[in-house]
Amino acid sequence: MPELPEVETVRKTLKQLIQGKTIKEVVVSWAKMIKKPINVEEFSDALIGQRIEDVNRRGKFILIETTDFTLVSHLRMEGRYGLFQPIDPVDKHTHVIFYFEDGTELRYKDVRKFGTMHLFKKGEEFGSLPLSQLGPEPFGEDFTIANFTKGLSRTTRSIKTALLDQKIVVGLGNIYVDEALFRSKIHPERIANTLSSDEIERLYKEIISTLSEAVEKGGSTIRSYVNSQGQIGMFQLELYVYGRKGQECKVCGHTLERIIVGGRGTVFCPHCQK
DNA sequence: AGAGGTTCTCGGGCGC
DNA sequence: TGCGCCCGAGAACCTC
Repeated sequence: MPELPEVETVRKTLKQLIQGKTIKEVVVSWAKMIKKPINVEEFSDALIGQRIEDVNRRGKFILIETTDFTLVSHLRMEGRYGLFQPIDPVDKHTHVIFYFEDGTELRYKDVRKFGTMHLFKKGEEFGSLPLSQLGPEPFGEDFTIANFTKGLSRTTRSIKTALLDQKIVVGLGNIYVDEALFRSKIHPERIANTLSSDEIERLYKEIISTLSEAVEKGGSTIRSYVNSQGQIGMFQLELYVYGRKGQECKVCGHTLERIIVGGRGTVFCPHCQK
């Protein structure tokens, strides 16, 4: 499901739903998704009595800030949050429930069970995995052309693989990387350290504009994505290449092709992208 | 049937 | 030879 625009939309909606609430109890029914602490009981006990102070984001991770802790949550492919009443039937793919003192409950569900949660004492979350190795935020001050150029110059991987790595810049996944490359007219298999400064500049701008336009549209709903209030995104209507194999390029009319790059399905226009 | 929006871990290969 | 880094493959799970 989620790349930066979807995660950002979940963050905003989740914050509206849970900020200020105090946790009364936590029940985990799929222990493997709790990566820290290893002991699930310790995880649940630590959160009792904690108030939700804020909901932030770093890359594709959601950071739920409580009185004393930061819960680092990754939705991976299908993770989803929602606020429910006790009488609401519990979906069978619900793996964690946070019960609040006001009687409502935050449920995390995840059909594929790929999502993860790490609980850190406040302030310690950036010092270790999964956050410690992340590159700059695409909308942040330290994502500059100079930084971007330096990052690309150090690798001989394909540009698509380099961008998916989350070390040069965070937030791109399979949808937005294909879109940003199309909009920059760069072939996904180009070797990262062979891009011209012109191409790097185009790519830099298109990464920022593609992601920010997608945030404005509430993300892309491809198959299952909805935000924490159950609403779908609208950016799927703006996609040029992702999921459009065999269809006409919206710019030149050529047939879009699908190849595998770095193990990921990749759609591009053989005429527009060089 | 096999692919799917993600990222961590593992082991092999390379350079110093 | 040893160490460290980089890279690609595989794994984690379920649905259609």
